[in-house]
Amino acid sequence: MSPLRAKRIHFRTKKYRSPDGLPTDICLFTILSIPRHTKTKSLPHKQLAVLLIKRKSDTFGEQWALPGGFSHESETLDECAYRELKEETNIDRDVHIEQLKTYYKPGRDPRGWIPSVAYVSLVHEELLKHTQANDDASDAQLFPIEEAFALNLAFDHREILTDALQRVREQMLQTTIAKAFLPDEFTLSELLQVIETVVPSFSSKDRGNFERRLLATTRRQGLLEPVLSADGQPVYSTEFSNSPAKLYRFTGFTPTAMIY
Amino acid sequence: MSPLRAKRIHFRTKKYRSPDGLPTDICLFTILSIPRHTKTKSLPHKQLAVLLIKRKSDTFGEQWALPGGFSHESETLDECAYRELKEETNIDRDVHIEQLKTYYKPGRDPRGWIPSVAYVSLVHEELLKHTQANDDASDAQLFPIEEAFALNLAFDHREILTDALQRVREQMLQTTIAKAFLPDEFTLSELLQVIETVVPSFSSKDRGNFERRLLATTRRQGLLEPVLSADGQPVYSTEFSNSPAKLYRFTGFTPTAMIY
DNA sequence: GTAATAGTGTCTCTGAGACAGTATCTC
DNA sequence: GAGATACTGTCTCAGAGACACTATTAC
Repeated sequence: MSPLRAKRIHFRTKKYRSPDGLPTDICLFTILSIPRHTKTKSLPHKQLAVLLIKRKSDTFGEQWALPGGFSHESETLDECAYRELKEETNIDRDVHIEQLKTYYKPGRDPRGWIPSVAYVSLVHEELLKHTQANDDASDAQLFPIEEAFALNLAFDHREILTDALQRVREQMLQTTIAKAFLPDEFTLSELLQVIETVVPSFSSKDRGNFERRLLATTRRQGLLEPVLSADGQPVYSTEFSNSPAKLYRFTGFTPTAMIY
Repeated sequence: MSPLRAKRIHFRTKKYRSPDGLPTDICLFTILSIPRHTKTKSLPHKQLAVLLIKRKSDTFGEQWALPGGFSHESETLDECAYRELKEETNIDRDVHIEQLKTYYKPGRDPRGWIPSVAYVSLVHEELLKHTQANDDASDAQLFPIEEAFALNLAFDHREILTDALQRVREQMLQTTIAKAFLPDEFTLSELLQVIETVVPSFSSKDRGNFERRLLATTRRQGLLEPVLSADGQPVYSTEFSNSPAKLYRFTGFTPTAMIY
């Protein structure tokens, strides 16, 4: 028996009752595209959605809950969250996942002293195309956020979801996380749509001015760069419009937002 | 024995090894005032500092560490953090305290599986005047942040401190947490000093333009309001200057900072 | 008058937003 | 030409920042 192990056991038997487990729970957000049946090519409607799983008959009966599971001593919390995310979605690529907050109050889990480390993950819908979440018979399902809030969620998951949504809205305006919902190369209309979908109050009402703000102001110089082909010409997309739209990508530079 | 208790015990013996404790650790920041010996009244120099405690001879020897302690099943994490904060500082008033993040990786604490829920607290130095931290013989001491980073901190507390500082810097520019370091009523120079102390890169170089930005722009209308006396006249302070300076307070309104 | 902070005036250039107009392409 | 998106032009007013200037008070 190693000295380290001896020390641990000494510690455990000494003094404290300790938690009955430390699970991570994940608020996985995605943006669903709903095609509009228009006479010419058009941008789809977009809807912010969250992944929920139906709990097997346990203490919380058949309620919907955030996906998650217990962490192990041998892994970090990030690893646990990512492992759970992969188990639920079969995603194998790296996705945006970030710790939100740890929740505990007496009684939050009727099984005992079980805090929960909540994570927020943002995933492009494309990566969810072939996961259980799209199988109606599955216990996992994507819900538009208003519908999710209408459900009677297990544990304190409504509170977690509320906090997660607030965090994502703040970050959508102050960082470049919009990129989690976009392909590497995107048009300005797509970017604007993502922002408006996550933060309904943003609504710029004017694609033209949005474009100028992003491209013509020195404060934001370098936030976006046009995608160029081998011969230095801008690359256009006609995916959502007959009129070709310039493609952009994020550069990595993020201007600092401040109130003063 | 209640059904709940029975269920818990069933759960505990079933399957999982669980953490050996869930402590909270606190990054308590304050701003120290260092008087300048000038010929007339002047603003003191300000320095951002963090509270550290010297660990008794345990696994980490005599290293400095963030204050903290184990949470109990009967309390929330916020309550635990606040309790620990009070124990270390004897503060009895409400102060700004906010959860930062939960840290765990295998081996972070040689005593076993012990994650740590980190908190950030911002406290006006006035409230620390009569605490252990000002007693040199005490095990608790305030360190200017550069000095704190020069120390070899226990556990992963350097990483926590780094994250905490980054969070405070972001929030200083995007929220009104500056109020945690200010009295209810303050002058614009005091506010500017607080911002510059926490975010050295802010340096506005021009008190005059700072004043106009805060008072004359519609976007920020209502961020600050002048303090008025009973007869509706503005109230002035001569605490830091022979020339009386108007006093302001935060209103509660916070403009939203955004990058788009 | 001097030392320190408090505050104003003015000028220039950037930027935000309203609104209208033109362009592009498919059917 | 209709339908949809993709821009560009123009005008006005707000705001950022540089810089210089005046004001206030104790000593």
